[in-house]
Amino acid sequence: MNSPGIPLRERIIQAAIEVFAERGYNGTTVDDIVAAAGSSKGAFYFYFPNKEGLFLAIVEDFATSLASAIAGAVSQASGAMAKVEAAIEAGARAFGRDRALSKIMLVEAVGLNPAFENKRREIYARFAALIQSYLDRAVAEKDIPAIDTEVMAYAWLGAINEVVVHWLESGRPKELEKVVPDLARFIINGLRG
Amino acid sequence: MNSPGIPLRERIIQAAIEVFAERGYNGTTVDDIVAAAGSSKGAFYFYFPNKEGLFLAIVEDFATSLASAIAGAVSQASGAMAKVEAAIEAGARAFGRDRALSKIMLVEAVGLNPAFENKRREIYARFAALIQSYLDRAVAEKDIPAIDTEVMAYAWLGAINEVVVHWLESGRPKELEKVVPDLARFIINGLRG
DNA sequence: ACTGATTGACTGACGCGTCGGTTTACGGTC
DNA sequence: GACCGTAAACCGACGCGTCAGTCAATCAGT
Repeated sequence: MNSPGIPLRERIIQAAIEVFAERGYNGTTVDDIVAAAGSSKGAFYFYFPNKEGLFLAIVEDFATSLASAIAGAVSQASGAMAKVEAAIEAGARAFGRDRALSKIMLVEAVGLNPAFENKRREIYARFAALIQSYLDRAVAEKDIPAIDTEVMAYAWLGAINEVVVHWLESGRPKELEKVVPDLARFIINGLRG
Repeated sequence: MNSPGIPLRERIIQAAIEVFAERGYNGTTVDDIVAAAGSSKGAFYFYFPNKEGLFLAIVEDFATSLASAIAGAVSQASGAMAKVEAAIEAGARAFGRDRALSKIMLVEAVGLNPAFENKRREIYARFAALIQSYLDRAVAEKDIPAIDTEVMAYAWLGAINEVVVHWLESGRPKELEKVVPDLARFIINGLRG
């Protein structure tokens, strides 16, 4: 049961992802995590500074890999519509691949203490800034009317966010990727004058 | 300092709203709340079953008053665009009026234990169902193309949600009501084919 | 036998909810 | 209009469970 071969540190991370997703940050104890990992309290504190450090590491990791997946997909596509669709599709694929991680990222990481909240804000800001840079260019090139691009970037982010959360909670649609065309059209059309 | 005249029960609720908004649900102790209210532990448990009961009452109250404000505004307006704008404006006004309550509703109530999560889901579902009923009618009347109205309702909800959260965190735009036209156009255009 | 990895019993702090008690408000009685 | 009984409103010290984090002991590899 102890999955030999997989290093303990990694096993603890995977176990933590499962448990955090199921019971939330405050609802999971360090004992829960080490029990799920088939390990011990001492080993936990050998590899991680504390519970908060582990959680932050998980969130930060996912954000980084999501950002690079999206950046890669966008750079490959050409044309506004294709780029938006590529971005949403890359996101849907990343969220769809790992429900537990998605839950942690979009639900469990919200509304924790101020330290966590700053981290979350910073991550959202990274994505919002990316979107906003495209919107600003589109406005400059008169592709879309002059709007508050900062606010619209967050509207866009929020739309995707909530669709993923709804999928996590209700399981609809069956495959998250199914929402990509509707969502992409919603966003593209929404920004057109 | 004890604001005589205002009944204690109400004072406790107001104090709780402030403290919950500032420190989050898990970060606030019952002692914090009664200290802020200039009251006592005993009085708290005289009026409320427990911390969870108070929090749920606050959230439920706000959701109810928000729903009726929106329903009222929508019924007064005529025409699709006007109705959407009226709904968003009523929402913006309600969220703009009380930052602390908005923070609790949209940030602090997320990702708590399963009991809270069910309540939040139920409240979101109420609003999503309202939006979806309009979308379904619009689809039936061929005003908008056949789309997944359930998913689109959540996209709409999420867009507004995130814009309000961003306003709470960054203070931009200065007046939340300023986002209404851009947001309404985003949503209306987004749904058009 | 030395070093890094791992264990789990233990501690100390913290916070919810209880409970015995005190004060306040009020209706009835003479 | 002083007196009393009583019930509701209110107080806050404390009990008790929970849980993050520690550390002395043990194990495994070299």
